[in-house]
Amino acid sequence: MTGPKSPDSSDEAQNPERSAVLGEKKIPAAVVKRLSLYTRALQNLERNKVEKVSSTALAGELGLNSAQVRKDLAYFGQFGVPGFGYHVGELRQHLKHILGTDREINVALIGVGHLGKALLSYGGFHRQGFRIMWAFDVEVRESHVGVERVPVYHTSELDRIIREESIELVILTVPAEAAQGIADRLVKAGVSAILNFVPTRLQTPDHVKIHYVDLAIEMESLSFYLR
Amino acid sequence: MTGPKSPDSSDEAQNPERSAVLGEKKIPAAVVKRLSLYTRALQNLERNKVEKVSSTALAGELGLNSAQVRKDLAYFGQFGVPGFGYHVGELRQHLKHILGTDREINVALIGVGHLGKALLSYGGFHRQGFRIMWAFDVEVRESHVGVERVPVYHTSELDRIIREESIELVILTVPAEAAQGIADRLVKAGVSAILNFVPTRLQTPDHVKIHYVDLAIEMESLSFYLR
DNA sequence: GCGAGATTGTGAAAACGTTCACAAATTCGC
DNA sequence: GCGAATTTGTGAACGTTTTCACAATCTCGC
Ligand SMILES: NC(=O)c1ccc[n+]([C@@H]2O[C@H](COP(=O)([O-])OP(=O)(O)OC[C@H]3O[C@@H](n4cnc5c(N)ncnc54)[C@H](O)[C@@H]3O)[C@@H](O)[C@H]2O)c1
Ligand SMILES: NC(=O)c1ccc[n+]([C@@H]2O[C@H](COP(=O)([O-])OP(=O)(O)OC[C@H]3O[C@@H](n4cnc5c(N)ncnc54)[C@H](O)[C@@H]3O)[C@@H](O)[C@H]2O)c1
Repeated sequence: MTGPKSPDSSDEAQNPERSAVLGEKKIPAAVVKRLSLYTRALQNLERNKVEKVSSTALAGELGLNSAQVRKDLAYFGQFGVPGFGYHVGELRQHLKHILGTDREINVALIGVGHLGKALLSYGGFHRQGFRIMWAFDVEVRESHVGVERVPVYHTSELDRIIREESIELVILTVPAEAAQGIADRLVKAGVSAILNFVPTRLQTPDHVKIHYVDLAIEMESLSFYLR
Repeated sequence: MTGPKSPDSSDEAQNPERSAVLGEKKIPAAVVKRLSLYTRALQNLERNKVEKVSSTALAGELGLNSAQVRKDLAYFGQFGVPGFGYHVGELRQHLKHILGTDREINVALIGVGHLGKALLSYGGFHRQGFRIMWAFDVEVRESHVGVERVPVYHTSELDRIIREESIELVILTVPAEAAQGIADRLVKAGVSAILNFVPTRLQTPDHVKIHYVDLAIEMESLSFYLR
């Protein structure tokens, strides 16, 4: 299969979670996830009228190391004040800007089944700036119409609406057989991020970012730890 | 807060995902997750009547490096045949045994709301050996009774039933405010693994394994990659 | 049965991520 | 205002995970 000079050259070795580029620096995926954790912790602090926080306190809240908090933030700038810590509100604004959640993001959900409906009914995403305003299914049933005020469209309209409404992010909750086909259409229509609940590894161009929520794997790996 | 000799000694630095011990070797959490991926890929191969697979083929399927596949498996024994590869069915059985999914595992779900109902209605877990046969809620409503044949009990019965039915794993889909309180009760009743959908870091003893499914964070970090 | 070809299992190297440790900067009580 | 106390930002050390590379092993067609 491969020449003797280059054993295993067919391995593409592209690990699911890789790092992003911002300006010149590479940002590890783990850092981005923690940024999001920090944002939430800061939100809680703000709600409790706490105005300053140290890296040690923030780390403690989340079970992390304080140096890690400082290093993570240092990827993006200098937000702290030596001898004081971080201004809660200010840091939170910075992080929201870095994450891009200081603007509204148009989101569509595809596959209005059990899981899809649960996600549509969840208000939490809206509060974070995600406008999940379009839902699609192959079958527009009675029980679908206007799930929690989100209109359900037939998938034949998918491509048009994605383009017209500049939908950037899609939540995918269709049956496994349909996933790759839908993904191909999404990519063509210009979607560049997918939150995929379907246990299928999707083939997409590099510029499309996919996060997998794989509940079966979470369950199985928990099983491993049951002694 | 800390003595000058030991700066940052209050940092507990316990990273959410740490490794498990099996026998003498430490198994990284990432390895366990991949084991689960391998199992699924093998299942697909078996369905397609494929009887042998090489580490390169398996890796290719999942976008991984072939050496990683071999190293992962090598934690647990020697399952391959040089010059041939792995016997699909045999390897799958080995992995199921390692993961502990070759037996039935009793699972309860707590919080029969939007998300909880979606999970209860999902047949996929059952097929993997997870018996999600008990559901709990503070309110046993009409719409609950017998969601997909799973009886819904009042949370007052939680502790008793967990003990009586030897429930080891719990799926948690309650509101954030209730999460820690429920977690404490679960731990007392003997639960040792929790799949937590609630965006709250749970405080539990070390022997309790928690996996977090944090959809808000998945969405936020996807947002980061939108250019 | 034999030998070319395939593929494993695994040390060693490379890449990556986390933690330590401390100089520099700032705060804040007096 | 001053100085002790605090806390940041960051190089360097450390630890972990991934990838490379290849000897050892087995297959399978002839
Ligand atoms: N429900 C869960 O708890 C759960 C758990 C883990 C994984 N999943 C995964 O999530 C996905 C959805 O699960 P579910 O339980 O909601 O299934 P479901 O069958 O209830 O819903 C799937 C929906 O997708 C629609 N659909 C089918 N083909 C389509 C297409 N080509 N385009 C658009 N819509 C299409 C169906 O009409 C249906 O409404 C599945 O891939 C499943 O494996 C679900
Ligand atoms: N639905 C989603 O798509 C979604 C997305 C991300 C996160 N979550 C998280 O999942 C959790 C559940 O979300 P949901 O949308 O299903 O909420 P929900 O309000 O629909 O359901 C919560 C259920 O928990 C029950 N409950 C309340 N207190 C309880 C207690 N002490 N013990 C047992 N049951 C109790 C309620 O009666 C209700 O049935 C929340 O923490 C939410 O943040 C949900």
